Amino acid sequence: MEAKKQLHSTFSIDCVIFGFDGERIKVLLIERGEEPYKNFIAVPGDLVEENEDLEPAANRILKSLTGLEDIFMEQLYTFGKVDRHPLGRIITVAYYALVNIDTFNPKASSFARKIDWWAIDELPELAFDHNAILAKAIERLRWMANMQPIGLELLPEKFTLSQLRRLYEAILGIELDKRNFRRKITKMDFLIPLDEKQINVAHKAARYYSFNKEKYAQLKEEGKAF
Amino acid sequence: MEAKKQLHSTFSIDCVIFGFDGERIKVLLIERGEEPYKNFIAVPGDLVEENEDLEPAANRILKSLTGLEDIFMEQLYTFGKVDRHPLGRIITVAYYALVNIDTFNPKASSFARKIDWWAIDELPELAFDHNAILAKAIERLRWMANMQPIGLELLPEKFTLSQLRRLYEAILGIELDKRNFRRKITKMDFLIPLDEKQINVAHKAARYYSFNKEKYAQLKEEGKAF
DNA sequence: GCAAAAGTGTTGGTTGTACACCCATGA
DNA sequence: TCATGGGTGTACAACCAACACTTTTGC
Repeated sequence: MEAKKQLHSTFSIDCVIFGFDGERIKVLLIERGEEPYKNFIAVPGDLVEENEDLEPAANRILKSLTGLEDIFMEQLYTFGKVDRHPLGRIITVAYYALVNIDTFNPKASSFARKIDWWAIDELPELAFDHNAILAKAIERLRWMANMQPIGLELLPEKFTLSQLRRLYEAILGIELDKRNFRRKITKMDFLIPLDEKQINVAHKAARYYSFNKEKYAQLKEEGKAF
Repeated sequence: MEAKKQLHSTFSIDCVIFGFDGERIKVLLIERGEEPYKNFIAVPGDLVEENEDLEPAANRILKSLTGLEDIFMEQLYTFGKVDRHPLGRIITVAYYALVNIDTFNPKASSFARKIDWWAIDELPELAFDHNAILAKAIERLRWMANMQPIGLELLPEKFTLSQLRRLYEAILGIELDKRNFRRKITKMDFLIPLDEKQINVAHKAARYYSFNKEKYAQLKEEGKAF
């Protein structure tokens, strides 16, 4: 088979893109417009070009779907089972990215017929081994949230402490005590309280915060937080 | 060039094998017998065969050098810079393994002229991007030691608490308080004190311990320890 | 008897956790 | 005035870090 020959021993990138809608962690998935797995939902990905490094390939995919650049993205894991792709031996290097869900509208692209946000606890059956890829990505996200500050990439510029708490709760899948959370997170000193409050809310208006990016980056380096 | 064509767009495994000699963390490196980088020191690795999954490939390499099977091994990271290999586009999936240094003698193999243990703080300049691979592996090892029990794979069946402490010190690159270490590690409950002590030592004989493997595995799952 | 490593407790500070009420706002 | 989520303090337990001396053994 021609396609089979051409695809023999090559590799692709898959890109798990996480967002947070204020309540749940979501992931951006496409509906495949082509065989194999036509019409299946899948993690967006593409073959890596001959002269393309891996990170740029991952960024290319991210940009083609979201228009976003310079986004947090990190290598996740490489999946290489011999039979994972029906057209030949294709190993895939999975990346994951964190994006602010409000800053763009996903757009279909060459390899995607439809594109949508899916809550990570209501995933359909996916193409290829993509359920395994997503499981690994979610596990990594949880791990990260335990070890480092998280949120800069997932929240808007200004956010309330409750939003941040709900983010942690959504990632970790547990409830957090409001008072203890506030104490802990404010003591870590990477939040800047703003002189600005919510308006038009039917309750006491919450203060907005933003991230101190230097401090945030520094804590991320060190690991250990949370 | 024929070789270039044949190697176009394929992938390899590299296998960082850590051991502990009682004092320092060491890593098993080969001297390459072939071009490219002939005579350079390198992390052992090989191309992945057409019908070979990644883990089996990593195990094959480990076994050919050490004779060992069923050893702790985990995927580390995938390195895929376009120009990382002079003969073509070869991305490499790095694994790392932990072995007990006393249970075997490394043996040269098809791809290795010489093979030796190197202390991780006295590494030479390595072939390809292998210094970066090792740096990542050491970083991962440190991270692991902070989050999980470690040692089962690196120590002999029976060991003293001082040996275990020196292992942690070697990995983390810091000194640990003897009393606090004992308290902490024994409270975690994955050690079994044996009715056996050192003999022929010019000081008070230390008790031997062994690992409770179920408990150890369970704590490893959970993460969080240490 | 001396050198070398084993083994052992206490204290003070810090951190984590559980828990309940009043406040500001829009409807 | 009611419903909603914002904001606040305390007490107890667990954990962490610092620290020095006695014991056993071979030489």
